Amino acid sequence: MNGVTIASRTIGRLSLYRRLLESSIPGGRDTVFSHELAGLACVTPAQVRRDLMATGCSGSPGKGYRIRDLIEGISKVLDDPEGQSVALVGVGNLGRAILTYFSGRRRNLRITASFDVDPLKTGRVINGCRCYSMSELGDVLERGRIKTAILAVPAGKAQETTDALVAAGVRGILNYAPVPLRVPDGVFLEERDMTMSLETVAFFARKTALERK
Amino acid sequence: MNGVTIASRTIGRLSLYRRLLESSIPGGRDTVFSHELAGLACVTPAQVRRDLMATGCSGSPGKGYRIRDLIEGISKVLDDPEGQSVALVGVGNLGRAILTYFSGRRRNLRITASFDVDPLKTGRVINGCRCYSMSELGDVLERGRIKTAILAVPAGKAQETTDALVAAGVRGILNYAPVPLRVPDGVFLEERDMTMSLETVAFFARKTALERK
DNA sequence: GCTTCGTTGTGAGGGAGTTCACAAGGTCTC
DNA sequence: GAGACCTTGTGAACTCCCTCACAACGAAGC
Repeated sequence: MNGVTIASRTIGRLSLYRRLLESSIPGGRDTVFSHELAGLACVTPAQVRRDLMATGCSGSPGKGYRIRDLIEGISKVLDDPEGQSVALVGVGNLGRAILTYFSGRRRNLRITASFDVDPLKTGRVINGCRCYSMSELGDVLERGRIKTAILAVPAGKAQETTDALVAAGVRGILNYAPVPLRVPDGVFLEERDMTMSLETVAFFARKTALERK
Repeated sequence: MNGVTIASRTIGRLSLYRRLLESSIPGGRDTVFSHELAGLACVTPAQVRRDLMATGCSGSPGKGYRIRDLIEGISKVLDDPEGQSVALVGVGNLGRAILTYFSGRRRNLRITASFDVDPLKTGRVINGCRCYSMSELGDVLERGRIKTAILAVPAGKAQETTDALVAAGVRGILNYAPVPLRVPDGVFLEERDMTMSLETVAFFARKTALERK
């Protein structure tokens, strides 16, 4: 298990499979086939089987995969046995949406601290999460051994915030700010720029609409 | 220009390049080099040059690319000359974040209609965008010839909303709901599942933190 | 037990996107 | 104008994923 690298797309889909297994399989069912999970996840059955290889789980031909085994196997890959804390920086509309969405969802991966510049927000608990001032960022992250952060600040503050996060020991950043971030080697970065996404969708919506004619 | 297909990643980066050219180049500058744009966008210079090939723009060795040409060339690819309207479905925290973020940003691509089930929201103008009830969805989309939609509704409503959007003529969907969507051929779909993103980042944050030891 | 059917696990192949690397072509200096 | 330097444009190589296709296997029926 050590030394094997897993593609980041695979990790994302494993997370999805687990959610689907926990929520979308009719109760009483004990096993699933790869084509069933594939249908729920909107991917091919071969993709599901490949992804599941990374967990070490195996199914039986003709019978499928045991659901309990899958959930356990995926969790062994995705979860930190000691639990993992996440910090959110920027508690605007987007930040609150993220907090609402994740609150109480999974005990093992939780947003345990948020940060904002607005004094009306700092010191309070917002959507079940304590909001600290930016000046406390380093301390709180180091004390909580927080290695993962979500960035939802305005473009102008994104890079300096990132630098502070990295200095405080963060090793993975999910960036919703509309600017590309520069991070040192060894820090994992996922960019989620909404403008890029929307313009891409708009382009292809227009293009496929034209093709139809 | 017709018939040439452009990769969706390239479209996203072109959108980014244009924003950077419009906002991050010191005034007075007339040209840029690929390595400068690459630095701003956090990609390689070769990537920039490849992407720009898709616009038909060309630079001069030793002098770089004329900024005006680039902005114009990229706009010719990305923009609909008649302007393009976008619909937002789901005006919760995330929906409002999206509205705030895009309001007045680009005249050519605008969110012109939003939809929600909450009667407290429908009929009102929220962040500069009229909010309609879900029952008006088909009418408004067809009257406005809206081909692009952003989905920010709860998981349970996502697929049925999608079906309604597609029936109303939508050809591109940006999905922030935490479930995979099933769409017919000819509809472009971009999935932006926050849980998948966060679990992926958390996994690699943990992994690279371990590798460091 | 033998055959049929349906599913898993995976080597091999394929395809898309990115990077390499270099020829071609400006610019600047002397 | 010759040489040094820097940048563009792009064929080719590479890399990463995904899909194909099929051997291996278990179950069920006869």
